[in-house]
Amino acid sequence: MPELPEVETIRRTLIPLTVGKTIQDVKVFWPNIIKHPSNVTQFIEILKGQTIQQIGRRGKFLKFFFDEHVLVSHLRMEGRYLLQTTEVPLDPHTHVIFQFTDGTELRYRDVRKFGTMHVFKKGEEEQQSPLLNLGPEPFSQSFTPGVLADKLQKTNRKIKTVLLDQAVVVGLGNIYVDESLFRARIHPERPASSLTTEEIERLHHEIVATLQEAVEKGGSTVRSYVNTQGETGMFQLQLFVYGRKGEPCKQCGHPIQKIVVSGRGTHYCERCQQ
DNA sequence: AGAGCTACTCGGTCGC
DNA sequence: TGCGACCGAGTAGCTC
Repeated sequence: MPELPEVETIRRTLIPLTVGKTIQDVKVFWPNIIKHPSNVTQFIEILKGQTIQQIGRRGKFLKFFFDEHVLVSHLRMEGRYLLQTTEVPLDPHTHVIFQFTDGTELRYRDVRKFGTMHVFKKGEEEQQSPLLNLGPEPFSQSFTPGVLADKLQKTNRKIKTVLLDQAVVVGLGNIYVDESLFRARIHPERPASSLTTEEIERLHHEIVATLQEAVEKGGSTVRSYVNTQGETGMFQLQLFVYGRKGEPCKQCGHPIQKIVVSGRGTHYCERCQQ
């Protein structure tokens, strides 16, 4: 379930493995992954002969920059990229392959086929879905407590729901929302508009800190991710609540609760979070 | 008009 | 053993 730290780790891993390589051919085995252009043949023709210049990231989206185009890729829950030589047998869940001129290929594997790929002309990608309407990057100067406060004050939706909304701030998913809310000592079902200025400042700080720590920890297992399909470094981050239902809270010892908030499994400590 | 729902995409996993 | 419900990120499209 890659969220911002995992996607950033993948980006950093892929740069030395793929930047400078030229695509000879593209194979698409599950066309539904390709959302733009709507014609898959066109998608393939655009990318043939293109060289990867750089890899960027916007929220949970990877951006592969080519000569005149950009490929916007979202991994959703299970998407993975693997760089292999053409001789390595294909995993059955491989849906897209970018074959390079040097005999290696970048394979996109996605058990649930939820991932998406969009190709746009460079510079046009931010003006349309799926990048249009994304909120600020959490590590950028445009994400301030004041900006967060503006968005929280005008909605009565539950704070967890609001933080999952990528129009508010990008990069948070189920795990890091639960972790950030715990660290900020805020109950996930609080109406967003009920948070005090102090709570919002705390929440802002913990969102940035949690994601930052995860990015740093993710960096150490980069190699294993791409080459052996191992997990990202996510498991290395100390998780306070996510996936710890019934286990003692690391702060107070009270059992961690699990409830459902806006359809998502939600973990919190009823004693530490108000 | 805008906030906030629901449906939809998928297949592995789980419960009955 | 078989089958249906469930999970989940993001968007489109709907309702109120």
